[in-house]
Amino acid sequence: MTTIPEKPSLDGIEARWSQQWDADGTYAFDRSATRDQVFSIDTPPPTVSGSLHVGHVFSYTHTDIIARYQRMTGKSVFYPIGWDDNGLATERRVQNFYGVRCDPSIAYEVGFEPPFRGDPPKDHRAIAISRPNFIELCEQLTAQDEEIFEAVLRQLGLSYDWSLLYTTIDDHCRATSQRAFLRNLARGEAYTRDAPTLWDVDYKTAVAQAEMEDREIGGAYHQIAFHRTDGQGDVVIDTTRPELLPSCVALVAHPSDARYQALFDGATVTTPLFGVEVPVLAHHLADPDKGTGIAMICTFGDTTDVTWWRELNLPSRAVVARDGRFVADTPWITDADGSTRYAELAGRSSKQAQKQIVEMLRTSGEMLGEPRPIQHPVKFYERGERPLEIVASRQWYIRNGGREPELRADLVARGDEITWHPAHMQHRYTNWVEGLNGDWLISRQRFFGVPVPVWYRLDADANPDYDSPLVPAEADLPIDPSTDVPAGFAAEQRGVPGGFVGDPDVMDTWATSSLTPQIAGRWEVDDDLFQRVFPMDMRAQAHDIIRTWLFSTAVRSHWEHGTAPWRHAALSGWILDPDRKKMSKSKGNVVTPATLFDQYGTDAVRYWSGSARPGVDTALAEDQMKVGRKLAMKLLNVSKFVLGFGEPAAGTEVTEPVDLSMLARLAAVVDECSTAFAGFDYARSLERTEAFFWWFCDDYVELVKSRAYRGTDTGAASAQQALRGALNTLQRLFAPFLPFTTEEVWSWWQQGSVHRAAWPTTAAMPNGDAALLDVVLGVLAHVRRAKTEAKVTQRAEVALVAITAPANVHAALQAGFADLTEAGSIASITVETGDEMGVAVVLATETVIPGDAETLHSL
RNA sequence: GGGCGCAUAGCUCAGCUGGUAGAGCGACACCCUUACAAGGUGUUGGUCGGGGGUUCGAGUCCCUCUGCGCCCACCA
Repeated sequence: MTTIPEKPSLDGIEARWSQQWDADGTYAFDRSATRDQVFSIDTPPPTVSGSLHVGHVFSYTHTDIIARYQRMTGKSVFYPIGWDDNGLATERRVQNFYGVRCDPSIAYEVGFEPPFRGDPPKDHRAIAISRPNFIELCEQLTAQDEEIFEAVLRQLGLSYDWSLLYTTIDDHCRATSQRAFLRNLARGEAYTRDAPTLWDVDYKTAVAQAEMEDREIGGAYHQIAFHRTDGQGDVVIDTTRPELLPSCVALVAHPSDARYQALFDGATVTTPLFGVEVPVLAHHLADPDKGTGIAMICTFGDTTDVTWWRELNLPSRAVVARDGRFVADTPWITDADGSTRYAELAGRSSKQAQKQIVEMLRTSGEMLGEPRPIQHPVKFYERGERPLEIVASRQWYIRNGGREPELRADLVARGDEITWHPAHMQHRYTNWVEGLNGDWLISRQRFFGVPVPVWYRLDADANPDYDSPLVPAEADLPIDPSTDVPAGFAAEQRGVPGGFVGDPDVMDTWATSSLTPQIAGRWEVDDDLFQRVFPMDMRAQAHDIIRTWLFSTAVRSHWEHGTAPWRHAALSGWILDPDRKKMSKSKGNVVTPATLFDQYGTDAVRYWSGSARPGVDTALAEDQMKVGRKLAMKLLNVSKFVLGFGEPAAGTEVTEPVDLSMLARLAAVVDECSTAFAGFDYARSLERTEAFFWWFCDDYVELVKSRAYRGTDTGAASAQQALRGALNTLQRLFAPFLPFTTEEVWSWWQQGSVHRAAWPTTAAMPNGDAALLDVVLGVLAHVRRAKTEAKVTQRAEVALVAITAPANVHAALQAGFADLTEAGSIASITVETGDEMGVAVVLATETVIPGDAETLHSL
C-alpha cells in the first residue's frame, strides 16, 4: 500500500500506469483459458497513412470499456491490435512525403535516398523510382508512423495485449491473406475475368463497388445529331459526355417508345464527326423521359452502358486508356474525315477531348444549340480526384452474392447470426448486401500490397493461360510471384514462350483486413489458439464501414468456416463538429487527440466517449471532458477522504440503518450496471454509476461524515465500513471508464490492479431499506435550502427543525436524527404526524416572530 | 425512388417493457464548510416537432405530416 498523497493529482498518471501495466502484463491474454472463458475481440487496425483523430479515440474507447468490463467478470480477454499499413493509402502518403512515384519499369537502385523527407515543395515533380525502392520507402514510413500510433493508443489507455500486434503487410498477414485467397480459388470462390471495371485514371487501378462514392459536379447536356443511313433525316440524342462519340456502338430507346418504333427494324445511323455506322436498338433501361428519349451507347460511359453492351451483344470500341488518355488506334473509324478528326484527340485527357469535340461539332453544325450546364452526381473513387472511367481489364473477383441470389440470401442470413448493437445497424448490412450488383473486385494494379499469389503458363507465343493458374504450396507462403518461381520452372523461364509469368497485381487492402479474425487468431498456424478465439465474441467498428470491412469479413468467414465471424457487432457513431456537422478535416487537424489528452487528461476524454450511447453520432463536446475531469478529481478526493479514516478493526460490521440504506441503493446500481454491460450498453452503466457517485459524495458522505469522524464506537465504525465498502465498489464500477484514475486510487489501499479485480456483484451486500435515505436526505435538503435562502453559511446553527410526516416514515426519520443534527448543525428536531410531509426550519440567528411565514419552509 | 435514424429545458443528452417530465452544462443567487474553490449549496428553466388514433392514462404504442441527418439506388 502506497501512501495517500497530500494533494491528489491527475498529472502524469497516464505515463506511470501505462508503464506499470506493461511491466506487469496486466492485459496479457491467458491462452490456457477454454473457449467459454475467453472473450475475443476483433478490432479495427487503423490505416497508417496519417494521424489518429478524435473519431478513433471515440470508438476505440468504447471497445476498450467493454474489454475491461469483460476482463473484470473473469474472462480471458483476447484483445489484439494491428496496423493496416498495406495499400493505396500508404502509397499516397509515401508519394507525398518523399516526393516520389513508383515506376515498375525502373531498376532497383542500391542506397537510394529520397529527395525529401516530408513536405516537398509544391512545384516539385515526383521523381520515378523502382518498385523495390518504393516499397522500401513504404516500409520505412509506416514503421515510423506506427510508433506514433502506438504512443497515442497507449496514452489512451487501451488494454491491448501488445504482444499480439500485427501489421497487414507483415509476413504473417501476407501468408494468411494468400492462403485464404488460394482456398477461395481452389473452391471456385475466386476467379479471374476480363471485363469492364471501374477504373481510377490517376491511380491507374481498378476499384471495387464499395470504394465508390457519388459527388455532385458540374456538367452539361449536349444535343447531337446522328444521321440516318436511309437518308430520312437525323436522330437527336442528349449526352453529358460528347467526348465518347468516337466510342459509340449503338443508339438505344425504350421498346414502347412510339417516336422510335420505326427505327427498331434494323435502321442504322452514322455518328457525327466520325461517320461510324451504328444500329438503333430497343432496351427497357432506356428512359423515354430523359433527354430526347434515345441515348447513345458508348464503351463505356457509365454502368448502364456496360449492361447494354453485355445484353445487346455490342462490340467494344474503347477510346479511354488506363491512364485516362485517348488511345491512338481506332480501327473502327474508317471514314477519312473521321480518322483525321480522331487523330487530333489521341493522347488527350477526357476533359481536353470534350472541349475539342464540342468545337468540332460547332464547326460541323451537328450540335443543336449550345451545351446546357447542369449539376449532376458522378462516380468517384473515394480517394480519387477525377471521375471514374470504365475500362475493360483482367481482374480477380471473389463471389459475394452480387451475381448470385442464393448466395446473397445466405450472406444476408449470416447477419441474423450476429447480435447487432444497436440492433438497427443490421438494416445497413442487409441493405448493402441486397443492393450488390457485382462480385467483389479484389485485384489492384498497385505496388504496396499482398501479391496475388499465382503464376500463369505462357504458350508458344508467350500468351498467358489465365484459365489454369499455377499456385504455390501453402507451406511456402507468403510468396511474391514477381520474384518467386513456380514449382517445376526455372527462373530463366520467366516471361519466355513456354515459360511462366507472375500475376502483376496486388490484392486490395480489404482482401487482407477482411481476415483480421484469422490473422489475429493465427488461423492454420496455431490451431490451438484459433479454436479458443474463433468465432470471435465481438467485432467493434464504426458504422460507415459496414459495407466494406464488416461485410467483407463476413464473406471470407462464410466461405472458409461456414459461420458468421462473430457473435456480436458493436457499431460506434461518428464524431461531429460541435455544430453537429460532420467533422471537417481542418477541424480534425486542430483538435488532435494529443491536444485533448494534454488539456483534460485521458480519463476525461474517455469519459466523454463513454457517455455516448452505442452507435449514436456524437458532437465533440469539450465541456463534457471538463465534467469528466471533475469526476476524476472528485474520485481522487473522496478516496483520500474515506481512506483517511484508516482501516476499521477486523470484524467491523455495517449496522446503522442509514449506512445499510446507502449500500442497498448501491446494490441496485451494481445490478443495473451489470445488466447494461451484458447488453453492451456501457453508457448506461456510466450514467448510473456517476449519478450514484455524486449523490454519495454530496449527500450520503455529508450526512455521515461527522459520525465517521467520531472514532471507534459502533456508529462511527459502521459509517467507516460502509464508506470503504462503497468506495471499493465505486472504484471498480468506474474502472472501465477511468482506467488511470481508478488504478491510482485503487493502488492506495489494494493489492494488484483494479483492472484484474472482480466486477462487483450484489450477492454479499447487506440488505437495507433503500428508501430510508430519501426521507432523511429530504429533511437535509430543506435545511440547506433554508440556509441558502437566508444567505448564511451551511455551517450556521439551526434552532429547530419541525417535521410533519405520515406515521409510516417516522421510523426512517428517527434513524437519521443523529446524523441530521450533526450534518445540519441542528439543535432540536421534532416530528408530528400529518397526512403530508412538511418541514419547517428555524435558524438560530433568526428572531422567530409567530406567524411569520418567511422563516417557515414547508413542502 | 428505397432503407435507417433523429426531433424532450438556452446547449448536450437520458427517460429500457405506457403510470403525475429528469441529469449535466449554461444562467442567476449564495457560501473561503478542516476530502475536494479545477470546490460546495440552492434557484430558474419544458403545452416532450405538428395533427389524429388506441387506452382509465401516451414523451413512451399505432397512423399521418413536417424538418434534419445518414446509407443505398438513379445519374444518356
